[in-house]
Amino acid sequence: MPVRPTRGRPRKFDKEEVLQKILKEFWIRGFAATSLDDLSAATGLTRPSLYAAYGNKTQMYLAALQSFVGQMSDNALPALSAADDLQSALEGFYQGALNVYFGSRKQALGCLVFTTAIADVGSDTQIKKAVSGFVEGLDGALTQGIHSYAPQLDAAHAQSLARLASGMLMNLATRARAGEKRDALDELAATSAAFVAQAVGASSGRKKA
Amino acid sequence: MPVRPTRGRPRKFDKEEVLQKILKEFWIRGFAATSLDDLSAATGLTRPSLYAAYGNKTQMYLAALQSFVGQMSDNALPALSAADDLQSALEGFYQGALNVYFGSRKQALGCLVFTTAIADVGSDTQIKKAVSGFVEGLDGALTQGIHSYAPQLDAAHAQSLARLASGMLMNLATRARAGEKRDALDELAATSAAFVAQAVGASSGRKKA
DNA sequence: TTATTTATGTACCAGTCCGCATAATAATCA
DNA sequence: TGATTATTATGCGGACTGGTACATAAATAA
Repeated sequence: MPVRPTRGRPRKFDKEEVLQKILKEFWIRGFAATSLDDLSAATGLTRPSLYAAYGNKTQMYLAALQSFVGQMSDNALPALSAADDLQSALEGFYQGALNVYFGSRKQALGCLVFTTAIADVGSDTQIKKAVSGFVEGLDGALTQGIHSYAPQLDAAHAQSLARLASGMLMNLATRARAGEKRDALDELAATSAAFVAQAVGASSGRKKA
Repeated sequence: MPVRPTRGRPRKFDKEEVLQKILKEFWIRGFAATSLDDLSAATGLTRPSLYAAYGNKTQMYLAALQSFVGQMSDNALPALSAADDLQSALEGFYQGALNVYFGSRKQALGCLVFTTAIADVGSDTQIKKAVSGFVEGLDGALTQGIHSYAPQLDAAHAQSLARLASGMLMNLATRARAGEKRDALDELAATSAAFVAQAVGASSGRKKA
């Protein structure tokens, strides 16, 4: 951010790069089970360096969460407005999410929010807010996406269908973390997209009675 | 279990009753964030007593998981075979699950497996096995349930639809833990059941081509 | 150079973690 | 009664927890 070099001793590591390593650690074990020593070992930095750069453990986790949410948005959302029909839009959306869940791994880590942070909503109100905010953002994006392909739907129907479409994502996230293989989830993503698109079609046809 | 009174000093607490308190603690905070002191405080027992009765922390968690799975079965499964049609069967199924998720609370704890244990699959292989086993059992029960109401479906279709129906449960579980209110989830359960039933109908009609 | 600012590494803190050794207690069995 | 068996409470140990104080190092500004 600062164009001019700052005063003082320059940081020896790239803050964003290290945040990705922090994110991965939290992603594997979750917030509570990940210690600062784990983070220190994974990043090669000492605890004081981590604290100076990111704040305490909770703040590190929230920063990792925010980065993850950004990656989800970057990978999944574009497909929602780049397809010819709702079904392929949703399939692209789910595929984008699965790409994040799996990365380059054979065994997925799943969704950091739905399969990790969700466990800590009983312990930390900030995490709880982040999780519910993510759900709302997801529902909102899907409502908008569905509405753009089926403008004849009224708001309530679009919202209701979006909540189903979001559920299909939670389905993928949970199964990915539980160990299902990518090809099985690809198939599930396809049937999910078809299912939602079919439901939208049925809802459109039935409505206006 | 022992009909005849055992030798030695009798246990001062009811093992099953205390297990429910242990379960609740794990349910609130998850495995990693729950300490033995938390369990000790919640049960009124000392750590050695807990160890003697249930084994170590992981074993306590696995016992709690098993109890939870039993409660889910008891509350949700009967509806699958006690309705006139698939849609109401599924709605009863989802309602039974929501009853467990909420208990007598206004704020649900969600599903212990899908919103708590899932975070620890990266740390403990036994927990991972329990989670994937739960998913398989759920899929199996729903496959069977769907097949009983739509016997014309072939096995692959029934399985595929069951995976969608399971996903709707994960949807409910996640949202419940994220803080959504019961009435919103009741509505979601109803629309979920309706759309799965609709998908089954569409799949039945389309098939045999 | 000298002063200032920031990052790093060592070392440590007080508290908590899980687990257990020990001894006292309370029941049955002989 | 005495021996046996099991549960209880006390208390500790050793490792680990998140977090920080302090001295050192490395940069810029004057």
